[in-house]
Amino acid sequence: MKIIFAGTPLFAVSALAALYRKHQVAAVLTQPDRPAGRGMQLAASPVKQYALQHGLAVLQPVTLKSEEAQRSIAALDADVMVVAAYGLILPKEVLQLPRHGCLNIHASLLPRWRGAAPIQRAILAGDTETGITIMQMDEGMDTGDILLRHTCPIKTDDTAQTLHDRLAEMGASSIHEALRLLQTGGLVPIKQDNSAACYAAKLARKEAQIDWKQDARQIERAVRAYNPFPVSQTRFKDVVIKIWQAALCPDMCGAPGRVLAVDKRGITVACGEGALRLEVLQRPGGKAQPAEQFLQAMPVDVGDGFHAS
RNA sequence: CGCGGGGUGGAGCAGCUCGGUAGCUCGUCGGGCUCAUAACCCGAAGGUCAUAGGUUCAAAUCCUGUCCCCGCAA
Repeated sequence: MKIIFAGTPLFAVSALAALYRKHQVAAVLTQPDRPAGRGMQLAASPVKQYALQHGLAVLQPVTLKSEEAQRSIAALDADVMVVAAYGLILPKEVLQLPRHGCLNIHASLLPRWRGAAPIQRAILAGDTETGITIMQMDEGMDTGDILLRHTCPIKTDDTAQTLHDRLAEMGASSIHEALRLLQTGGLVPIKQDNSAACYAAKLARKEAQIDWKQDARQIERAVRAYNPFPVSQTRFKDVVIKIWQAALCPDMCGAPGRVLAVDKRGITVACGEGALRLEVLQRPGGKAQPAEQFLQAMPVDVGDGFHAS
């Protein structure tokens, strides 16, 4: 099939790679290069980098609402457009351009977790399973008809990183399967149950601030949901400490934020309910390191306090 | 040129302001204690102080260039 691919972050790259092997990718849409990272240099999106490495045509319109952008998409005369975490609104005109419309790869079991950060929100909410949904895009935000769904368990030690990696693979195989079914007419659209919908708001940096008054179980989920971005953080002796990994210690308790125990395995901190053992931490200017090494650089004693920043 | 921190035995850090003997914690190796140990005691090995120049009688330390790592901000 002749495909247009639209995507931006790493999540979309595995899908593009899978399609590239079996189909004709007429062009790749991705967000314009933006100043990013240290030094604010213009940076190409992961999808753009992949496309360039494989000699695919790249389009980076600022918006798809312009006639100019729509003309260039129309000129490609594609059978279908595959969209994965693209980040731009697709107006009705664009949705209708490809013969089979636009299919979206979404990293949740729709209608649950429509929106920008489905992977992280699922972990944060304590969901025990999530998955990939392939849907026929319409004008709403992840409201289109469901074409295909595959579920995936969320393990108790899954971080946004590990779950992302698994879902990216699953997304790639799912879209591949969906296109095969599309060609044989085997796809049956199913309307979403809007009453079961919920939204996965984009992650804000400030939510990563640990509130020690919360239940340890909630904080532990947050640590996993915010790893590797934006990373849960707290304040200790006037410096910001990032927490990359922590384990529940349900049998311990104390004043929220108070250090209850310190040993090679970690720093145990009391929460509103239960306690959390901080196992991998990072201080400003340094790399993430296991508690044992962290403690050599920054001594922590029982009774010390961690605070919200 | 967005702002800032950093690169010191295998790991994590101190020393740099005020140049002058390479220091700490951990690990490793050897020995001891112990029923035993990730605990404790004694001893040892291991570093061109990221890199290239410069200043100096003398540079980890001061100056300049380069490479790499990290935080903030986007």
